[in-house]
Amino acid sequence: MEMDQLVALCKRRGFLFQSSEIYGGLNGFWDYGPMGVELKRNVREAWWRDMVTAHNEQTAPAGAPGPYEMTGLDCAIIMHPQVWKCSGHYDLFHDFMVDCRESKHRYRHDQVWGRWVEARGQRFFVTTEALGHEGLEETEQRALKFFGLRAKNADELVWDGPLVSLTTVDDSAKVLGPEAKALGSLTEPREFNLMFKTYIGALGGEESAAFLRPETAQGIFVNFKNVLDSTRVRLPFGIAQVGKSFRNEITPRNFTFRSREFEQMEIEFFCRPGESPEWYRYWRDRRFRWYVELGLSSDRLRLRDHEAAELSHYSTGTADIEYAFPFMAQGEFGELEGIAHRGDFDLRSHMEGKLDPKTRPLEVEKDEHGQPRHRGSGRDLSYFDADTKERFIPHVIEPSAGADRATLAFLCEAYCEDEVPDENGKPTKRTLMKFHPRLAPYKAAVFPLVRKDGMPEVAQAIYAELKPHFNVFYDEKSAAGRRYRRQDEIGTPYCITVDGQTLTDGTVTVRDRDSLRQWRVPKDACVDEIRRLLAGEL
RNA sequence: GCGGGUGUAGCUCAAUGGUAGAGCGACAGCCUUCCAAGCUGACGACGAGGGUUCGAUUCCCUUCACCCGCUCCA
Repeated sequence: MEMDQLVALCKRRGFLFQSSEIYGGLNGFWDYGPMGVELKRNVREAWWRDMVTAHNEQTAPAGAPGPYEMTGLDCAIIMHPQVWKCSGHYDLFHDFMVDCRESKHRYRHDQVWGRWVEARGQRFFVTTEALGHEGLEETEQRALKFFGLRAKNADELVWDGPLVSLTTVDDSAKVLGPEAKALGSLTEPREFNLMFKTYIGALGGEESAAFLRPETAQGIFVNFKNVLDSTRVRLPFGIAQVGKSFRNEITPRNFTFRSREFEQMEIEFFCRPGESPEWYRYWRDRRFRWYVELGLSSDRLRLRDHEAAELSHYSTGTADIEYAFPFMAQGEFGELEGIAHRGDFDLRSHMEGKLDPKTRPLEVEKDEHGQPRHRGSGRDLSYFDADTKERFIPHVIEPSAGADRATLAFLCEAYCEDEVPDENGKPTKRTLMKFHPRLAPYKAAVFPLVRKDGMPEVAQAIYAELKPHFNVFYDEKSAAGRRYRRQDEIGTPYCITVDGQTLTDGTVTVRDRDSLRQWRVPKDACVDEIRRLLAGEL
């Protein structure tokens, strides 16, 4: 399938539009149309139902180490700025960058290294991206090349000090960029904020600066104590949240895959430290199975465990659920969901101050005065186990899914073309969306075969009967074949048609989207028939 | 952010320094007894801004968006 065809269908049938299209569009933002809003809502609701409301805390689900509780939360998008400092987003997302006018490359200001060199009456700062021995060697090579010296004349170079960060240099005109041939090609450092900044209150000003959340998870951590104190949940338990997040992606591309405003479906699952590896494996497998159950059963879906080198130091396991989107290169996959074992990093960071992920055991990151780099809340976020009389900080398993990415994967997987004989028996191309019935925007469509002989009245009565139970669509315009095709393109799994026979024996036809199979049921049995079809009982 | 390409109707595509065409779809009507039928009718577009010109959709500049490659992807 070509992505262009799916994008065209999404627009034609009202799944997805580019944001602010009449003004020329806005990069990285997308709007869901009348079909898209139903599809995405079904994705979201399937997730919430399967993970939260339908979960029975009294028995252990298949594969789970034991019973557990699930509950939900809906947090504000704007939170106290300190949240993002303790979560690590402020440091990680908030960089100063320099661009090289000559090589057109961009570097993080604090990750360019170099040392001062003087030779032949010229003194400048020669840079490299490497550190240590490699960095010393490369700066020497580059200095020699700059002056046109041979290696044997290396002693002509007078070095002033060791390798230091570019952040120590004030005059960019005296800097030789990491891949430049001339001095002064690097721009002044520019603030590069991957979080959306906003201002609280009608008056601006830096003291009122805040950020739109780059993930929903932190709202769960900062409410951990509130949930414990208000709901009587006990370990192990999970808190789920669905909501919008915002990131200034550097390169939004590939339809909705990398959007700047996107929706997450996240669970923070709290458990006893000793049991966390088992829970991690449960959630990894449970979440993978969820996508399979909703139709991503092809070989385009995979579960990939991160290798040890990819893991954060405090994490004992992370896995990605990935999908081979059509816009990706052969053999490449895009992330739908990450399941991470986060230990006690988040709760402790919000207690004690931002932890340094490079330390083990984890310690609070300190500034040059020995004070916490980012102060925590000082609140006690530990858990008291009434059975064992133990107090400890729970470990966390985080299944974090992208609602828009899942929706996009379901769209890609559903897109399908086949050939159907037309009224003359000639094969004609048919485009259909093979959504899982739970995800399909409409569950059924109701038609009178022709607009006469009382057929519309019967069809309208059936429509009215179905409407309170399912999202259904009524259509009496143009020929029956065309109406079927219209429903195929928006993925309606079943069509109910009132025909001449209905008027004599009271039965209607039900038509299956994928197989084109038709069968008759009594017109009064439509609600039950559709209900059983959707439940997979027929 | 860089380089290349592309922006014409809802979609797919024409043509043009001088009134912008078509197919499909959508809409209305007629007709139609099961997989995009037929007839009739009406609606509908040069991404945005600026410049050159008597006149610009066409040439030039800027900008926005999309596609491809690079970079980035926390």
